[in-house]
Amino acid sequence: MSPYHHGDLRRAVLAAAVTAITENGPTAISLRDLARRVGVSHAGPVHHFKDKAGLLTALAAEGFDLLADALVETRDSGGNFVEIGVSYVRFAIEHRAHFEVMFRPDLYHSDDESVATAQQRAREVLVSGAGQVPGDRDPEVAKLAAWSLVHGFATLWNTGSLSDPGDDPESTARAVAGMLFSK
Amino acid sequence: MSPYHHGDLRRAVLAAAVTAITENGPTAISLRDLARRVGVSHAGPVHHFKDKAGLLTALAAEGFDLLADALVETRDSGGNFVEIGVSYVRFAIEHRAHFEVMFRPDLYHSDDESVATAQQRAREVLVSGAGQVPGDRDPEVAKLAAWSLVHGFATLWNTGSLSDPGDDPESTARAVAGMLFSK
DNA sequence: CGGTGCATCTTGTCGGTGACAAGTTTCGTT
DNA sequence: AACGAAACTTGTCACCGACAAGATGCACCG
Repeated sequence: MSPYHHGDLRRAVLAAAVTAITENGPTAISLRDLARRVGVSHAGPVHHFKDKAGLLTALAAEGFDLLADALVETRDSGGNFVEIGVSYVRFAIEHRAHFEVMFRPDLYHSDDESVATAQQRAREVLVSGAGQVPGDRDPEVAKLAAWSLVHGFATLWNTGSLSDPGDDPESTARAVAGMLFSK
Repeated sequence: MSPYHHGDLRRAVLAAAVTAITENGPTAISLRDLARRVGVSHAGPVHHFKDKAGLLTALAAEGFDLLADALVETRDSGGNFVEIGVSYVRFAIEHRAHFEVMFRPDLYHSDDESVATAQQRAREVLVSGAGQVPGDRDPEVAKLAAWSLVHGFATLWNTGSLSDPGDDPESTARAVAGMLFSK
């Protein structure tokens, strides 16, 4: 019936991890539960990820890559500085599982090469929008402010910390981000 | 020698938890390790906190109270809107353990009464600065933007996500927060 | 001043988990 | 066809959270 070799266990486990994290948060997952979901023995995933932190390392790297892709897409389709920020928020909400892992470096091997390069790429895309900073401000500071703002909004949204969230995070994010560059 | 009754086990465990979380992050702690640190049996802490989430609930409640205190102090000593934000960042860094727990509602009983009221108080203090919002903007949006900005900066700082952090988070936070209300 | 009730803490236990070691099956290569 | 490596399984160990039951000491009431 089911082959001894799964075929693409690595991908299957990662997908199961995304589902499980979306359901219960990144700390609640267990390798053994993921193995069960995928239909493999309890030590199956270990072979591909070394340990639990290794699995989350792979997820974080994948996340930074997806984020960089999303930001590039927004930038290259003519999105201005604010829209890149909105894209950041959209990613955080749509890929909540990835996002939550990415910014919990205590959960994974943050010095791993794959995650470091992916993270660097995402950072560079974010930086690339700095040339579009309106006004006569210090672009370094403005960039950091914008990143902080969208990151904070996304985090507050995802943690359910907002008292009156509304139902459209994107437009709220757009309004909030616009605050940085108006009057 | 050591008395059967610890005296103030609850406080001792909370303090040990703060130390442990500061060292290894909030997910790495174990009730049994805290019990060991404090010098009681492995089930000692259970009596005071019911379960692990109960311990983190107490920590979160304590954290929201400390945050509200800090913000009130800044506000009442004449701090303007920006300085309240800087105070928020300062709290997040000085009380990193508390802060990290507070915004991980999946780790504790977020509907607990004690934590809910403390959280509400902190929120109200934050709102109270809204009257000072400069310019002619929508104060609701401006408030949310400010909160997002300082929260995001604090989170990025604490997670080590900034590529070139510098050595003075407070002044950086001040510069970044000022970005919202200049030109 | 003596006893009793109760909060506090201990001991013991259970299922679940991560990590590791060793074995088994399949694949790829020659 | 055979052999070595890769993929997965089985087994085990220490640790953890939760729970149950027992031991201890404090406070209060008589």
